[in-house]
Amino acid sequence: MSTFASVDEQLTYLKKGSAEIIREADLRAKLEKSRATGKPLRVKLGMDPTAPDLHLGHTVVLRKLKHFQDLGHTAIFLIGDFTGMIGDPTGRSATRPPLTREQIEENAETYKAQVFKILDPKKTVVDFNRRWMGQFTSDDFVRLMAKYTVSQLLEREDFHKRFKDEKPISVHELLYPLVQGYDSVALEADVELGGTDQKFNLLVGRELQRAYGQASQVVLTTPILEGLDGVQKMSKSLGNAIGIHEPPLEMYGKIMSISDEMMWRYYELLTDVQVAEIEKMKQDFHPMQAKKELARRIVADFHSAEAATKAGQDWAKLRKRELVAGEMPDDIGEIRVPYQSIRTPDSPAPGTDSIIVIRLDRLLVICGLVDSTTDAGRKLKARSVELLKPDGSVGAVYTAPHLPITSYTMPFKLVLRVGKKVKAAIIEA
RNA sequence: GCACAGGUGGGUGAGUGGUUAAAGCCAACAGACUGUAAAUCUGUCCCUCCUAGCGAGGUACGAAGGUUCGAAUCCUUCCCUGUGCACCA
Repeated sequence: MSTFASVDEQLTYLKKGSAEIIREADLRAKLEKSRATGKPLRVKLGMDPTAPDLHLGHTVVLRKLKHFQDLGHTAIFLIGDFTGMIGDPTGRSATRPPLTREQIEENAETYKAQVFKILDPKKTVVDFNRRWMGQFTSDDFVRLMAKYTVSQLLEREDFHKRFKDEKPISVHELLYPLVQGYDSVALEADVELGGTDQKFNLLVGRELQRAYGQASQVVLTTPILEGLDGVQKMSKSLGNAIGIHEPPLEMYGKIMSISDEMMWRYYELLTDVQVAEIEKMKQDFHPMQAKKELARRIVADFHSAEAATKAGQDWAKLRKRELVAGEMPDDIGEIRVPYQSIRTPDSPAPGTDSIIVIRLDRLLVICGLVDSTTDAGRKLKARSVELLKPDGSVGAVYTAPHLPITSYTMPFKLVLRVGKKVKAAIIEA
């Protein structure tokens, strides 16, 4: 039906931003066959509904799936609601507690909405592996397990290491790769995508397909994106992630905080800028200029061009500390705080004209700018807390936990900054 | 089941009765510097309270008890992990 681009063009397009293709010759063959028969390839990408919030790291492989989709192939987004109960042991050198069924179902829903920020909902097949795994009998399981050996499973680096280091490996973790591999059998996948950390699991899919009499899928892995620290993989639990749902300013700010080196990697993996163009930018652009452009592009992808521009302006103002009331960024995060919860005992009732005194330390905790009141005390002493021009007056550093303010009519707004974080608090009666 | 080895703050890893809220390192956070970053330097890095002080309390070294004036450090039981042996009627 659909007219595919030439095989060479497709290959070039797909190879960009991918880490490894096993095997490239097979992929070529499949593409050729697909082109000849007009039958699109079935491209599988499975994700565990373990993390309900996607971040930019996840989008690398999603973008790759999108590329296949753009070429006219069938994108199958598989939600591992069954495998989620196992919990992929990847990367962790410790046993991970399985998710409950409720958590999984909840996460799966929010997932779909998020991946469609990248994939075309109309062209994407969404499936759940509980559809077939839920009907697996004990007999089926034994048969499946008979197709693989323990030493094959122990080839996996993570298992191998844990085994060698005498760290625990639960049996159900061993099952994970098998089930994931079986998904490919059930879906008759032609290609499976995943991060490089998934390589082993993806290869199991190849073996199992063969064992079940199918043609082995092509495995295409994408690099694991490093997080804000530029060292560890991006992960919410490591606290170095940029969530795709994050407000523009926050997203923009985080991107601006990555290292120059990382910036180019982000360009490569998170934008459609061509390699040659990137090389040119390295020559022509000041790093900061290039980084601003990167931030603008990414924010625009997940929000809008306008939002990206505004985020850029707000960010610059915030940096220069030139913010004044009235032109606060919309999304710095406002939080309503009842006066009662932060007033000092002898501070007058709300609405009076006298000076009120509020507990700055508690306010900081409520705003999430610090971890605890103890922490607030430390930050205050370290001169890290700044009150940004709440009414047009000059922003100032505060060191005392009590903040006297000329009474405003409630509610009134205070904008606080601690380090990179800024928050607006609406104090109300 | 038996034997042995282990379980310390976000991570490593010291500490084997007493200035130990617990060394050192890493990470993290804040400040200076800067191009935003990196690098470097400085400070901080359990919680709560206030009169905000090199203040006062409270928690903390797998869990619960116990011995001590005093325990992360000694004893008991339990839980967890690993290894070896055994079991596999």
